[in-house]
Amino acid sequence: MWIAVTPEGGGATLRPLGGRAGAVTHVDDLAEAVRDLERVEQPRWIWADTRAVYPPLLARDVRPARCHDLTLTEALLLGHEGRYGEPRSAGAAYARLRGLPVPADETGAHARQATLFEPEPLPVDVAEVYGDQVRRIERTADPARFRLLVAAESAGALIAAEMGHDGMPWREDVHDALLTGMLGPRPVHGMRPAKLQALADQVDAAFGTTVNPDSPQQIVRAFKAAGLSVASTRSHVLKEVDHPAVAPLLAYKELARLYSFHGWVWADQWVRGHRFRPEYVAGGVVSGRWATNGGGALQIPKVMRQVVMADEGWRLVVADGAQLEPRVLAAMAGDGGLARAAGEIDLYAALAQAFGGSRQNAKIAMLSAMYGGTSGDALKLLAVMRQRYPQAYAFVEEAAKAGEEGRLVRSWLGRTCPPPSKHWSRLVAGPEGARAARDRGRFTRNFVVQATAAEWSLTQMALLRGLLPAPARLVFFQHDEVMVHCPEELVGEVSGAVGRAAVQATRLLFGETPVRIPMEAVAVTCYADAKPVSEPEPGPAATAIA
DNA sequence: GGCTCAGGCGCC
DNA sequence: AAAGGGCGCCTGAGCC
Repeated sequence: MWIAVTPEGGGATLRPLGGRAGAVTHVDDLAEAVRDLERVEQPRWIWADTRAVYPPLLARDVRPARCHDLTLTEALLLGHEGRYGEPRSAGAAYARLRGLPVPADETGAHARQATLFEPEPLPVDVAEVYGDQVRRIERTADPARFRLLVAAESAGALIAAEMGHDGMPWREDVHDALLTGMLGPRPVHGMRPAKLQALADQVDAAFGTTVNPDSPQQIVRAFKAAGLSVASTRSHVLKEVDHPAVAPLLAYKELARLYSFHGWVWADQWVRGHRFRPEYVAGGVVSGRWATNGGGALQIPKVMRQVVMADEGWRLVVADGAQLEPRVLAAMAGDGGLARAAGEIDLYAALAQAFGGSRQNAKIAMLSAMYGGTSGDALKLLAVMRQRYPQAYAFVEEAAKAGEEGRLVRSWLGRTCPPPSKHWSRLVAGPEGARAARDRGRFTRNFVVQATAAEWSLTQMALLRGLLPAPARLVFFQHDEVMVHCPEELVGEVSGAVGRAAVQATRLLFGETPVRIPMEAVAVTCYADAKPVSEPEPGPAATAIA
């Protein structure tokens, strides 16, 4: 059952589609109508834009199982059709169908504000746009996969809205104590925290003059006056410099970042009622990864994890896709040898065995193949990789070659990379052409792996959402890592659901394959205690395996 | 005062 | 330990 939804004020027009297509109905209360129908069955709700339609439903705790997001789907289709950059909104899609003037996409915070307060409905026939999209999906390279991509992307939009609404547990008191311990007490407006000021004073004393430590230009000039030439003020560059200002400067930079990015002002804006509520943007990155719009949820420093604590009597169940990208490559490339290695819990150790080398070298070879690295021993190790896993090697080489030639590449499910810019096309014909070509080759080489890893993660999370027992909630998602907040007594059930969702996601994407993508959950009270299991340190145990 | 850009660095 | 690609977002600085 599919139902096309056109919101009108607080109500909506509902139009059932498909085999049991029925009469168009009007409801005065969309949230109530969705709640009622979800009790009977789980229709796929078709609507223009989850980001606009879903929040009012969430506000009344109405959470549909499935939807089809016209805007996200339009973006995927335009990309696949080589029409990247054309306006992707449902309104634009409808205008194109009807030969009307196509409205530009509304982007940026200002445009969103405007749409929030002016619920003027765009003239969109949801059912008509949906029908068009279904036809275009059938014309893609692999419609079955593309349908899965659309379902996962739309589920992602639901989850992104829910996570923003529910928020990640965040202890304001622990956060304040952490900041106070590292920086000193919260300063009055316009002042530096005491410990930052002390470090700034030390920098001044070391240079014998006043320098703004936040200004790279001033720092370079100060070193120059001291007879030292520094290429930049990046920390790894400064570490090599022998000067008394270096130590306090490095300490300052680290603390200043904490203060300005995740300090008290940040908390005032993004944390309320023991919850951190960022705005996630599903499909915000060309590779299909999520982005955030404010709050910096995907860049929280690890030191801040101690602030993320489960409610009393609840736990955080944390899991990430272990060695996800090489496993995804093994499955995509259909390389039997690599797929067998990817059937092991520690893929790199298995690789090392096949290589007859160290685990570390095996990892370098693998990463260099996926990312186009050439530094250090990479080239030598790549030659081994090419010999042992010719199909996997050829797969990423072909992606790189396509990029260098200006062609498009696609993920496993059909997400398509952006075409080269006009600037690139000019550049590639000029004297720096070889370099521009290589750069794009690295991008497309990485795209096929990163984008497929992103769609595996999205699929896994969508399946997990469907398996979670109430009142467990997904509260955090970071590229290949998920966090569920649940009552202590549900930890076992939730952990099991995480693993089952991973197995199902692998089957859905890749069918029968020896590749395993393990996702082991750990239950903790505090996020800082969730040691990632994906990267075993090359300690005695790992060495013994290798 | 608002805009854009670069430098820098956090996460995967 | 790092490399590679992908991002967001702070500050300073230059410009209008």
